[in-house]
Amino acid sequence: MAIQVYNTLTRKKEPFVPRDPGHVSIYVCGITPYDQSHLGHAVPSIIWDAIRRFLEFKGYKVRLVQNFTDIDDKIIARAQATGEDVFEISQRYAQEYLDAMDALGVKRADLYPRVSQEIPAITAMVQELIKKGHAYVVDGDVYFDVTSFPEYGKLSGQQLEELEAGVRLSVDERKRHPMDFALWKAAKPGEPAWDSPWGKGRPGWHIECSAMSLKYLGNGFDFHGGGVDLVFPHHENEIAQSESYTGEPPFARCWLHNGLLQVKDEKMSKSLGNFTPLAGLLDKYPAGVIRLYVLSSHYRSPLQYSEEKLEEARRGWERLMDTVANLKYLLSSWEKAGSPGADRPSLEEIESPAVRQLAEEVESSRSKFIAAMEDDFNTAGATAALFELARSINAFQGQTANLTDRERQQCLPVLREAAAVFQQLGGGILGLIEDKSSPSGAEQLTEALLELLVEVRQRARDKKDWATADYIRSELGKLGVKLEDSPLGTRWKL
RNA sequence: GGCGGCAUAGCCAAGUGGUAAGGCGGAGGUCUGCAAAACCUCUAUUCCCCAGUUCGAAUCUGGGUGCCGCCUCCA
Repeated sequence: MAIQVYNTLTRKKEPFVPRDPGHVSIYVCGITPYDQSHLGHAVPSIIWDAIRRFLEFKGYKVRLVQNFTDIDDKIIARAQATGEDVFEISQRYAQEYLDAMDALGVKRADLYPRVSQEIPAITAMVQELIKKGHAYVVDGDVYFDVTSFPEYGKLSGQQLEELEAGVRLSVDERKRHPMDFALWKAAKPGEPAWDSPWGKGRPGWHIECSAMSLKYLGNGFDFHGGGVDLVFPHHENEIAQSESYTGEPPFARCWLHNGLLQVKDEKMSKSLGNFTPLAGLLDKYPAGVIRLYVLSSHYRSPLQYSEEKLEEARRGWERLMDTVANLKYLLSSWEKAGSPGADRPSLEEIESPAVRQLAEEVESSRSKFIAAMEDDFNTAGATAALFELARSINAFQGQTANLTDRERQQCLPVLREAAAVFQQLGGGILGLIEDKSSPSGAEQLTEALLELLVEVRQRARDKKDWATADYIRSELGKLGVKLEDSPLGTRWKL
C-alpha cells in the first residue's frame, strides 16, 4: 500500500510519490529563537520526527532540514531591551531548543541552517527576482511584486482582491500592492546588517526559507511542513518567490500543516503569553508521555493543552512501559530456564492455541499500525494498534503458567518477535518507549541492589513474614520504587 | 468582511457509503497474604441541528448553529 498524504495545496489526500525514488526530502519551518521554547514548538517537531522515522522504517533515505530564523525584529527588540548581542540571544535559545528536542527523543535534523549564515544565497535570489521583474527596490528595501505571480493565493485559497479589502494595517505607501512583501529590509541604525546591492540591510522573513530549502534540498523537494498558522502569508509567499525564481513549479511537492496547540481555546504562543516552556515540562513528564499526548491525535487536528491531558497520557504510557517490562521479565526468566531458542515456527506449526493467537495478534496489530501510518501519518490510529498489541501481550502472559514444555519451546521465538515488534512500532517509530540498551554503572548497581532487596523480601514472604515484606515494600515506596508481586515473581519500577 | 479547518460517549480521540477503533475515567469480576499491576465483562441504537441523495450516511449534497486558525510576528 502506498503512502497517502493530505496536501494543503490540493486540499485532498494523494498518493505520495517522491521526487527521487527511495529518497525523501523534507523542509520544516523552524523557530525564531528569541525566547524559551514551548510545547507548541514541540508539536511539529514530534510529528515530523514520527513521520521521518516511519519513512525510514519504510526504507526511504530521509533528508530533513529545519531552519533557525536567527535574525528578525523580535530578536532585535529583545537585544535592544536587554543590551545583549543579537546573536548571543539567538544562539542561546537555539541551543535550548535543540536540548529540548534531544530530551524529547526527537532525532536531529540533517541540517539546521541559520539565516545569518546564508546571506549570499539570499541576496543572490533577491537579485535574480529583481532581474526577472518580480521584485522592485524602494529606498534600500526590496519588495516582491505579488501581481507578477498570477497564481498568488493558490496555497491559502485567497484572492488578491479580497486580501486587499481585508488589510488591517496601514499600508506602506511605497508598495505597489498592499500585499507586496519585503524580501530585503534596509538597515535601521544599530541593527545588524549585511552589505547588499541595495545598501546595508537584512533579509525579510519569507525569503530565507526559500533560499535555504532550494539550496539544501533543491527545487521540487518532497515535503514542506509547519503549523497551519504559517499557510498565509509565509508559505504562500515562499511559493510565490520560489516559483518565480526557478520558473519551474512546484517549489515543494506536498505541503503538510499541523494543527495548533491550544490553551483554553486559544492557540499557545509567545505573543499571547500563555505558553508552557518545554524545559519545565520535561522535568515533570517523561519524553514518552509528551510524545504520546501529541501523537494520540491526528497531526492536522488542533490539540488542547492541559495538565489533566498529560496525566491521562502518563497513565496510558505507563501501561505501555509495563508491557515492555512484562516482556523483558518473561523472556529473561524463560531464557534462564533454558528453553531452547528455536526459529519462529510458522503459524500452522504452532500447536498451542494461546501461542498461535499471540502470533496472529502481533501480525494483525503490526499491519494495522502500518496501514494507519500510511494513511496520512495517522499516529492516532497507530497508537491504537500499539495499545491493542500491548493488551494481546499482557493477556498472553496471564496464560503462560499452564503451558507445557513443548508449547514453551514454540512460544519463545513468538514472544521474542512480539517484543521486537512492540519495540519497533512503539519505540523505533513513535519513540514512546525508551530503549535503555546500555545502563550506566550507577544504574547497574541500583538494579543489583534492588534485586537483592526483592530477594530478601521474597525470603520473608516465603516464611509468611508479612510484616518484614510490607516494611520493605513501603520503605521502597517512599524512595519512589514501586514493588509489584505477580505469579511470575516480584517486579520493581522506579 | 474574505479564506481555511473542526464538531463522534463523562473526558481525549480514530473512522469518508455497509452498520461506531483505541486511550483515560467509571462499574462489576478473575488473580492475590495484603497492595499494586495485568486480564475479562459492561460503559455512544448513535456520530451538533434540519432537509436531501441512496437499498443503506458519522461518512455524500444543500441550509443552519457553535468553536478554532489565518488575513499583522507566530510552529
